[in-house]
Amino acid sequence: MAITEYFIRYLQRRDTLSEIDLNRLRLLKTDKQSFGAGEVIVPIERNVTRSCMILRGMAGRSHPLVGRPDERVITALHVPGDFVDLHGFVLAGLEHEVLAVGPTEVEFVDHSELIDITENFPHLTRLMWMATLIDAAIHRQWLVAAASLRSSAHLAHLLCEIYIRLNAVGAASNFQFSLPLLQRELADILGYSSIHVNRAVRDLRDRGFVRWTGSDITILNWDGLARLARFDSTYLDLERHSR
Amino acid sequence: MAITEYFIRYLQRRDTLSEIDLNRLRLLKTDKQSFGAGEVIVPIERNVTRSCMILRGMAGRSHPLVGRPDERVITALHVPGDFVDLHGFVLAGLEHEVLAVGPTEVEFVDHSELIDITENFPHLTRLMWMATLIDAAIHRQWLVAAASLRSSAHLAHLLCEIYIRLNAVGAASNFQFSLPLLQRELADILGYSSIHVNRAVRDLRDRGFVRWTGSDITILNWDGLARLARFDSTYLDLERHSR
DNA sequence: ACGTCAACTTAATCATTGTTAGCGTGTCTC
DNA sequence: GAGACACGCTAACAATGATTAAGTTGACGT
Repeated sequence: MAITEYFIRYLQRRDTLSEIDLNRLRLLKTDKQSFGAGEVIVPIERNVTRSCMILRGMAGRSHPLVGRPDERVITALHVPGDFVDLHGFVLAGLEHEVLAVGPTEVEFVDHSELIDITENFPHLTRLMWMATLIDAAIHRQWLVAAASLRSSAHLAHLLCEIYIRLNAVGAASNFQFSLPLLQRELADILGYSSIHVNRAVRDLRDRGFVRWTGSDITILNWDGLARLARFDSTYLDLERHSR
Repeated sequence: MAITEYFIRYLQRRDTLSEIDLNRLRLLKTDKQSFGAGEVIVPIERNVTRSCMILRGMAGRSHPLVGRPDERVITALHVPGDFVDLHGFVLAGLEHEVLAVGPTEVEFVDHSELIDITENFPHLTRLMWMATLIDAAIHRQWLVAAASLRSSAHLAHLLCEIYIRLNAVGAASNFQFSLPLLQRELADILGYSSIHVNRAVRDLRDRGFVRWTGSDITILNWDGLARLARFDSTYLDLERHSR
């Protein structure tokens, strides 16, 4: 129930929901489950039969490297309200796994429910499709950031994005949020060594842009951080638009 | 007509199409148009009313950099059979533009047709959704490649992917294909300087992996190239699977 | 044939990032 | 409280890639 409400907020931030669609969403049967930091939420396997949304905490898509099983790359982060693996519903299988980042609660939805929605609720279907395309737009922006920003600016971009996404669903405010990622995990996201991430964190602190102790982050100078990162939230598609 | 056949081949490579779905696709009214190298196929603008598929040539998604309008990053390449900007149908707008890479022919489909499909052809809808999710999987793989491969291996990965994608729709065979990208444009894709791309090209030539003159590429040693790039085509989702 | 231009190529130097190593701190266990 | 461990932090050095500069090639027009 609660999770569905998060997803509803996610959708309503971007489009208007009819009563009929709202009711269908609220009727979704979900199966709540908790995961500890680093636990596998969605394994790499074919024929998955359910998809999940995030209720609390965060999740990441982890790609093991061929020939180097001890290394990995994290290609996406998911926050409360995200319908994480609709991919598993539409594609033959995943080429990566979804891990809990910090303690995380998710709700699973059976694919039979999603089939029902795609057969009978075309507007809702387009909205779920939209959710996956926003994820794709985020991937593209990460590619842009990786190619055009270096260390501190790259890290700054990630912080800006996460704050805006958390704030959009009401999960963060006052420029404060919790980021339960180790520096080694940030390195797997940004494509740096953890030592270099440490340098970038120090740089953002030294510039007075953030206060950052453990998982707790406060953005002290949003404008400075956003300017350094050349951050523009257009790709998050937060504008209301009928689809 | 011809283009729709390409897209049909793209879908049939991954799923079985019913007669009904096939007929609906063949009834698509399309508007063919040609573009020269570098011309804008889909501009950055809101309220686009049609989407396009590629018939011949290639297209790229180009992201202008904020504050540096002379620079850009290319986050995706599209080959014949790709339904390029379904994004424009589902999202409020694009944060990037689609450019022709070399001389390119595309066919535009009006969004009213896509609305009809999402309202009345749920299986086709899931397949179009799938097409956009394969693009997202490619984005993720590019992120993995950017984070884990350096210069020659990174370039090798791109070559492997493009060949497999062209080959999958029957647009390339015998390890030969045409890649109408300048080294400067490859640099915009890989996130390197064009000088560095040149070094990578030379390296692949020196190793005897490719013959590469102008746009014409022949892969002389697929196994060597794929091993260097740690290439695994799983993410292209070429396995047949009913959705 | 000649000039022009864009793309490709190479080399030298500089900046960014990776690697190795080591130290400090907090937490957990015994 | 001692030891082990994971994480954060820093420094010195090595590797990778960017930048600047300049030479080569081929296509094109005159």
